[in-house]
Amino acid sequence: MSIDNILSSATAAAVKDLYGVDFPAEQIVPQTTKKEFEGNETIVVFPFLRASRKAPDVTAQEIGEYLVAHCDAVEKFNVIKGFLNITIKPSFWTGVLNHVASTTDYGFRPVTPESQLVMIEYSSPNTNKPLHLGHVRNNLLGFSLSRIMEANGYKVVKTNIVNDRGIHICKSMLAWQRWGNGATPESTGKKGDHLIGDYYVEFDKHYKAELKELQAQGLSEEEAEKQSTLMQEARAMLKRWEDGDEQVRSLWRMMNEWVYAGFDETYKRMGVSFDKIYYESQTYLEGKEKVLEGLDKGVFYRKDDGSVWADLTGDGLDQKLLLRSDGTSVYMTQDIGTAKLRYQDYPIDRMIYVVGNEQNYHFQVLSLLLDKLGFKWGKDLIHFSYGMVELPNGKMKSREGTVVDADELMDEMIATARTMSQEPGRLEGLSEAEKEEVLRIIGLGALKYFILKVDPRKNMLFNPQESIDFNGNTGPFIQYTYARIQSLLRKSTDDVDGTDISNVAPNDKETSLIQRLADFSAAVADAGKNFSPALIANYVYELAKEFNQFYHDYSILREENACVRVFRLKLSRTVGDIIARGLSLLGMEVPQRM
RNA sequence: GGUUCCGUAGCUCAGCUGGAUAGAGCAACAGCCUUCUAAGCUGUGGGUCUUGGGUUCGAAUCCCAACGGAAUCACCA
Repeated sequence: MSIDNILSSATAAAVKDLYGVDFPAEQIVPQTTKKEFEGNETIVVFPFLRASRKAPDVTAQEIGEYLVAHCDAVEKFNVIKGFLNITIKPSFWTGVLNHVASTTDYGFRPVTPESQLVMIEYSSPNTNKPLHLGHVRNNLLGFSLSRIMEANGYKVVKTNIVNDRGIHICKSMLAWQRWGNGATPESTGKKGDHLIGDYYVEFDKHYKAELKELQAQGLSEEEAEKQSTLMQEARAMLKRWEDGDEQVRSLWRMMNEWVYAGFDETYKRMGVSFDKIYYESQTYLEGKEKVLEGLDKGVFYRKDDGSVWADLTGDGLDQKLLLRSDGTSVYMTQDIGTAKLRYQDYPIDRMIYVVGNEQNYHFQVLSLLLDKLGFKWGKDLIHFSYGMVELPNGKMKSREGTVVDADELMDEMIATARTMSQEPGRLEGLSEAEKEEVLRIIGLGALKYFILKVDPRKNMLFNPQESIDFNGNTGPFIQYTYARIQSLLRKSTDDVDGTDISNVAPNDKETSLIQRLADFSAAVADAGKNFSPALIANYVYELAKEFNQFYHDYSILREENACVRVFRLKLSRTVGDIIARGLSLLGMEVPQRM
């Protein structure tokens, strides 16, 4: 039982005994006392004034006296206006430390056979270009979210829907046929996704030139787009693909394989993974059936031209097209189809889509449609909507070449870590392979933390020039704190687990650290409830920061009193454990030295 | 225009379901490496929380309005 729970129920009892009023304990939320005041936990007594019918300070005084008399954990208290500052007994804190230190996976809820199953869709790339910064945010958020949900006791299935069909991939195919000269990843030494991306750009270049030429001949922009032979050929290719033309299909398969190999490499390096991958080429036809089913049930309606629509005006939205007049699917139909397949594959209780906020409307509609079609998780599907990543000069535009490529970005982060590790004494005694591993952990850590620490809903700014810092509120700072702790433990010969520390009276800094450790459990729960990796990120940073101050204030290994020394080592080790546990929720790793 | 989201230090961001004098980091300035890792620590300067109302013991936080910014409203995906 956490100290917060103990205090809130004790306070509720106090209000009941003193003033005869039932006050729900859940509504009493003690908060950590501000540094400038004495005490560990503070209870605000203003809400009890109606019950006590006394002045704030008098009420606080009475409740304080009650707590000292009736609550074992409470040592003393002081009152400032309506604020009741409570000091907890030192022995209680050593107990908490022992508890946290000895609980495997402290703060995590176990996954049981009865656990709900939550499916998380994230990443969802197109196969015509490599992953960029926007995908990085998506991937990191999605993966972290899956870790957080797991820590909250959910069974998690991570899924990825690959957009592997459509006009975009035909453009790349066409360009490759025309100007590729049979180039392969092997022959060029390029990653497959980058190679294909290059041909997508190539197509666009020639297409633009063609449009310009046509317009020079006096055609309007619209006419030019229609007349473009390149675009016509791309469309024709799409048609052949849909008709199952073997020549087109085999080219398509080959090029997709290249891209997947490239993606896999990027995912692996980024440290994200999936349990089940769906391909749009396999799901895009599935939705149609479901829509027709809905049509039979009268949930949808057909217009004279044969197109099928959903009327969502009753839900405050618009009419939404589901099948074109020629009977083909639209984006929404595909998502319905994918949902159908997924539900066949897994008993989903809850579905989370990690998709950018430009699709808020789409998911509002999807939720309603799935609900109407009888998916039990449709109504409260979660669109985990995140803001865009902006660059100092505005948005990323692939056409203007202002995209930040995911692979390049990771390279740069690791290169920066390498530069910073050149200082003498750093990474000494490690083999080359070990060094590379540490640099990867740090470089990626910097990137991941930088992105995950900001509120997912907000648009965020990424400045490639200044790049990402390694000092201050950063991933490496937290990892550094962990590495230091490991070094402490390596150098110590004390019996951390065997020595009795129950008589040690923690000082203010130690108390504060223990309090923070105990709060981890609440932080994990909050992060799960709010689907927010940022909460974990900020929590871990605060913990690391506080430990660094502690570390500088005390010479732990030189502490004369053996019990106190062991206590501090144990505290340090536990802080390290919780840091590692917290970072793992962010998909971050931790180096043993750095 | 409709809907949704956002506006906090020069910059990037915290600030949980209302609580004490609004916090970090970066940047600037001043200190600290014979003491367990200086990717660190300490200190200084920097704010009308966009604006105006309202709710109350108490508002950056909740409500309304205005201003500013973003996204979206396709037989595109």
